[in-house]
Amino acid sequence: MHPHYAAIYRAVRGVPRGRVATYGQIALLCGLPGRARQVGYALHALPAGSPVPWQRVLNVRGDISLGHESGQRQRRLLAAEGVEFDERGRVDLGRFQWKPRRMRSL
DNA sequence: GCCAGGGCGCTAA
DNA sequence: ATTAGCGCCCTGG
Repeated sequence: MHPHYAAIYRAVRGVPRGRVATYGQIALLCGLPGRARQVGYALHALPAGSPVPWQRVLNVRGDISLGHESGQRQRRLLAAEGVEFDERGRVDLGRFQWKPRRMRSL
C-alpha cells in the first residue's frame, strides 16, 4: 500500500454525512496539492466494508466519475444521506460541499 | 524499464 | 458552457 494512502483515508473520514468533497480538495487537505488523481487511486484500493466514506468524494464538477455500476451504488449511498442530484446527475457543490475551517483559513 | 490508460484538475481559448 | 493541453503519479501489460 502506498504511504500516502493513510493520510488520504484520514482526510476522507473527516467528511461529514450528507456533505461531499472533491478529489482535489482531499489532496489539498492532506498536503498533496495537485495530486487529486492519487486520491482516486487510494479510494479505488479500499476494501469493501471499510469505514472510509469513499462515496462522499466527487470530481470538481460535482458529478460521479465512476462507471455505471459503481456509479449507481455511489449515488444511492449519497442520496440515502440526503445529498441531492439534479436531473443531469450532478450535485450542487455550492450547497453540499464540505468546508472545513482548516481550509477556509488558507 | 517503456508505454498507455486511469474514480483528477487547472488554465487558456 | 466546452474543449484542449498539460501536470500529476499509480497500475498493468
